[in-house]
Amino acid sequence: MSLELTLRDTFLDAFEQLFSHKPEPSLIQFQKTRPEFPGDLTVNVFPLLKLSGKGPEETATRLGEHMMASTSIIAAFNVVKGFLNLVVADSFWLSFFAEASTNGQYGWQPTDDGAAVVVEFSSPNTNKPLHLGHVRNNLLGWSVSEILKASGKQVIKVNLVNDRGIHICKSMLAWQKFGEGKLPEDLQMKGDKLVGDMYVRFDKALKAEVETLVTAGLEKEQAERQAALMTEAQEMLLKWEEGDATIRSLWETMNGWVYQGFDVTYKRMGIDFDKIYYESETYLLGKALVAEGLEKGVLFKKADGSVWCDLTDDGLDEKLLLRADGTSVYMTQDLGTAQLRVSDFDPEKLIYVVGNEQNYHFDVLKLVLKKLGRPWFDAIEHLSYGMVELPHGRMKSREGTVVDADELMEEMVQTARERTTELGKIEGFSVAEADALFEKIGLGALKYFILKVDPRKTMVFNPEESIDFNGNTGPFIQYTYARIKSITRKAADAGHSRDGFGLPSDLAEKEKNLVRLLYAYPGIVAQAATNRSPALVANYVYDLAKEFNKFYQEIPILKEADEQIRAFRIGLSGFTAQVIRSASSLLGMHVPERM
RNA sequence: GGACCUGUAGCAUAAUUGGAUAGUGCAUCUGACUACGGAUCAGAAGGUUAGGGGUUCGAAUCCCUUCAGGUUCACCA
Repeated sequence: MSLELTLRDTFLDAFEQLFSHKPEPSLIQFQKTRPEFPGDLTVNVFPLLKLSGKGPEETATRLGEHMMASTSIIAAFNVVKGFLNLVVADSFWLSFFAEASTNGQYGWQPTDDGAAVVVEFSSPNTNKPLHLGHVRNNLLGWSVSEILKASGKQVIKVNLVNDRGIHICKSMLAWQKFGEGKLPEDLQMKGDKLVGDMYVRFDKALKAEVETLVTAGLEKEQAERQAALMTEAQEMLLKWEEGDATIRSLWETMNGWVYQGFDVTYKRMGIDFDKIYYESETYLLGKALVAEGLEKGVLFKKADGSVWCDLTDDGLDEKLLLRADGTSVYMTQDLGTAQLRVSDFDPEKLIYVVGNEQNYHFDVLKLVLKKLGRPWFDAIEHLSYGMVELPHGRMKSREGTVVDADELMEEMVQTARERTTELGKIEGFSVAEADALFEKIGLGALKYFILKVDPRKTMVFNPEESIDFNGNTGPFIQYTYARIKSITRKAADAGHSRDGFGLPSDLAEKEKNLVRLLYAYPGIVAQAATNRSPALVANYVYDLAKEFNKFYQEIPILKEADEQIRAFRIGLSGFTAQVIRSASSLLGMHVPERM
């Protein structure tokens, strides 16, 4: 049983005996004692004053006395205003350490046999390369999946690739017209970059065409509709839908280029999926649901034949589900893919990692599914994350401020190379070892920088600051890990071992602070899982690294003369390294043995 | 215009979900036995938590309101 739960029972018993009332257990919340006061855990007695009938000081003091007498876990207590600060006995921390430090899976819960959680993330369009916004999405989705796994869930990571539609037709058309038949390998170019360039080419050519039409006297909107390029792209989409062999073949070829490019990006980022859905295979699925809805009378048809869902009773608008020509829209497809996922996996949760500009879309999605009588509509959860902005504002493709994912990663790795070389840290490294190290540091810095921010919040990505490797950064954590490994290597070389030594009888302040933080790790993982927030893990592992550095600065480890204490400190260092490694891995951050 | 979201030191961000004197990093200033690895550590300075009202023992957090910014309300995805 956990410390908090044990102490809660002790507390409740004490309260009942002293004041003859039994408070609601939920009223008793243990929090970490603030560092300026002695103690480990604090209970706030203010909510209990009505039941105790005494003032805050007296209530707290009497409870403290009673608890101390009734359990050996409490070694001392003090009262400040209405706060009862409890000092947990060193023996408790030491026996916790003895047990936990032999557990290689510390922090991970065994996988339960309940239904799986499906996490969708990434979900790119195939007409352009991945950019900074996708980076946040990918890192978040992947990390949340890992955290859920660590908390005992079975997780299925899925990607829904938007591989069809007018956007890819635009790229295809541009390549036909301006591509000169050149393949990515002819141009020494990643395939996704080439297709992206073609998309831009289309846009430019279209604009030029529209402009000439406007100067010829057309209204802008009209010109956009009438432009030859636009109508050609639309014709191409129609042909694609009819299954035209030439178009399909070009489409497959160009999407193939894009996937090869994406694979490189995903691989470097360390992202993977258990299942990939393609929209070209799922975009018709929602139609059956719409038909069913019409039959049940929860959807209605307008005079022109289009199908709608009336959500005005729920404070929303009417939502189109089928166009007059019978084709489906984004919402229709999402209805279908949700149903597909439920049939595929029968999950307890369907988590969608999608930017907060689609909040409305997901509100509507759930409502429509509810109206369609799908009891699992409530299993749908939109993990709505904030935009990534640059110091000068949002990324704008028109202004060329879009930060490309590949370039970003490369820049981070290059900076890691420069910094590390500058510091002279790679003596004795082979070229391959050094490269692997730069990769770990550069990507660790990037991942930590992005994941340490609460997902829901809009974040500012400052390229200058993100490549700072001091302070609250990934490399700081990696450095701490490497330092510990240096110690444990030396300890092993010197033949020091924990075997045969018991535990010391008490703890120095810095030792206790460390043990206390290590104790908190499983709770942090659980909390991060329920909150879907890697930021909690990131902030935790930073605190842990910082706490170790304080300990390291003040307390001798290998230099300690007393063998038993030295053995304990080596063990404590090693266990800290293990937890740093474990928590980092939940963020997708690798830690180096040396750096 | 309707709906939703956000606002914390110069900058970037925390705050155990209503708890103590609002933490941390960067930047600025000062220090660390001549390193068990200085990508570290110790310290200083920096705040009316956008403004105003309210709820209560207690508010960055909940309610009302004003201001500022953002998203959305597509037969785009």
